[in-house]
Amino acid sequence: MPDPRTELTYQSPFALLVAVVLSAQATDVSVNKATPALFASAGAPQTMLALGEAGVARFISSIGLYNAKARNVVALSRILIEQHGGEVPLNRQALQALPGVGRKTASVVLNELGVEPAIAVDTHVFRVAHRLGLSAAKTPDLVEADLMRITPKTGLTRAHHWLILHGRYTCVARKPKCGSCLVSDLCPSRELFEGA
DNA sequence: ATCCCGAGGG
DNA sequence: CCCTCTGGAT
Repeated sequence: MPDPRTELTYQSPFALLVAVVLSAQATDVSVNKATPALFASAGAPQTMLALGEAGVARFISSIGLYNAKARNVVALSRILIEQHGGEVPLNRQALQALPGVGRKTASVVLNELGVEPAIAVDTHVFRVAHRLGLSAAKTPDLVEADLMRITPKTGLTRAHHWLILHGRYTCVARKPKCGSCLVSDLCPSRELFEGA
């Protein structure tokens, strides 16, 4: 049960896809602030397309990178209509062919909709994997490969969710809360932050 | 000044 | 590989 104050909320696959696209380099809180009004006006690809770039931009102007995101959301809506019967395609290749949708966004959507377990390496997962010594890889794709290799297949979705939440609430970027961390005993980075 | 469930273009 | 897009929170 996601907390609407801190995690993305959505009521359809289309809304999920759009919300995740909007969440790039933006907090879920800021996305959740803008999306209710947006989806009230345009909850489906057809209405989103009709709203147009300027219309979408007005709803999301409080989110970072809003011009590019408005352009992508409208373009993506058009492709859903013209190529996918107005539905969100449930495979990685088609998702990543959409403007504004890269590997990370596709992974979140596929994982969230229960299509395929995946570890989406966002800024939180990347940071936590490095601090815990689970990966030293320099790119998200390589960190993902390391995590996929060391995580039991049946635990991918749960591992992904834990990494995100741990990074967001405990192993935060600036002042990680090592004192309340469940795995600090296993963490090679703890000493870096002690006393801070 | 840094960070936030990144992606696309040069 | 780098740069840009971008506002709000801390």
